[in-house]
Amino acid sequence: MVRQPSVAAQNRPPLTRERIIEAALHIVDGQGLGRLTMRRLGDALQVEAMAIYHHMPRGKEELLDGLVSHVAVFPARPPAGEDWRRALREWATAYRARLTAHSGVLPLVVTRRNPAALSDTAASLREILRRAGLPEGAAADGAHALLGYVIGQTALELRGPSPGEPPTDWDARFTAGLELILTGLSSRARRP
Amino acid sequence: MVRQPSVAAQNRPPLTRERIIEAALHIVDGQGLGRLTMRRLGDALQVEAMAIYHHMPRGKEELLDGLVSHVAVFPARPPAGEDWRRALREWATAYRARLTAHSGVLPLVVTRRNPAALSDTAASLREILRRAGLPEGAAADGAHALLGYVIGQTALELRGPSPGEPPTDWDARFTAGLELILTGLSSRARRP
DNA sequence: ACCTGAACACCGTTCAAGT
DNA sequence: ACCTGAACACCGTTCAAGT
Repeated sequence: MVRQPSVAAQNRPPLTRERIIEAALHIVDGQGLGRLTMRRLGDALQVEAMAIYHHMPRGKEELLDGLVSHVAVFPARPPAGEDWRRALREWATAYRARLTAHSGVLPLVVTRRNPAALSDTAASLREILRRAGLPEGAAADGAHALLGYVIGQTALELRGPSPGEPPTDWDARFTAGLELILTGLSSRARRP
Repeated sequence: MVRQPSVAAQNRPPLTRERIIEAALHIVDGQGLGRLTMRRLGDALQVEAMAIYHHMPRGKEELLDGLVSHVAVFPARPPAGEDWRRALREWATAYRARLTAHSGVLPLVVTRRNPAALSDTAASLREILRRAGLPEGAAADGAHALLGYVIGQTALELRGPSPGEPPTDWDARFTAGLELILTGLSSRARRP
């Protein structure tokens, strides 16, 4: 038999950063963050684990940062008309849904020293508040308050139910807390 | 020479859950969560790593849960007089300081499915809001909004500065966001 | 009852080698 | 340029054995 070791390599799509991150997200979503290992990721991509390092020289650190960027970059769309509160509500609801859908990545979003991944999202919120009439500093503070609330509240929700307490309607609770912040923001806006 | 292998064992304090958790917290505070291993923890306690399992049958899982309880259980003190806002401000400031002092544990606080660790804290906030005149449901929602905000905002802060932006006054930003929520809560209280 | 030490089945990563 | 495979220095945990 003539050895043709490159057949398998030719019949599969080339390894790219994007394919690697997608495969990693699939593992985390399906099996949890703890089961994401370089060896398992290599298996999923039909490649030796070490091949990943060729596309991500910083190794697993770079992989986890990539997951955070992939999930957490989520800018808000500016309001079509004047209703900035509605635009913020829609963003908050959609962002929470995204974080919930990739709950295994949330620990990384909260934890990793990867500020760039959130600064685009924060900037989009700041701009909406600025146009609503808040002074520059108050708009920046408000943007981070919203971001911190959504991330923190979603993390609390995903921690699971407290055994002694009645089951919580987390949708309602999330909305109620969000309205607290929006009320506070309204009192500081030019167009409340 | 007569073998006396128990000399070292007799000259050291007995291993307890509390000593184990304190030693673990010391490692996490000093070297980071990533360097907390059972073997290193054993070294710090002058004991084989396997001895820890005798006090914590669930192993590292139980150890991490213990760290969360040790750091995150932090009930608010009720106001001496009528000023419930001040009581909440003091709690939020102190809780943020505690989380910042043990920043390596924050990922665990946010992440671990260990709801009991936060339910005492949430209950203390709920009680303050209830006495301030909020209806039962609104008090529970408000308590979780405060908790989610403090944890989320502190996590954002500890992620580090965004490279492009001017340096942030996180103290001022934290206070500003907190006041947004307090404003919202005041509009729903009997005694605003 | 409490602790030890060897062993097992994993990790992430380096490095020389292959094509 | 891209991938492989062996090797290294670690992990958490099981288990039989010691005192």
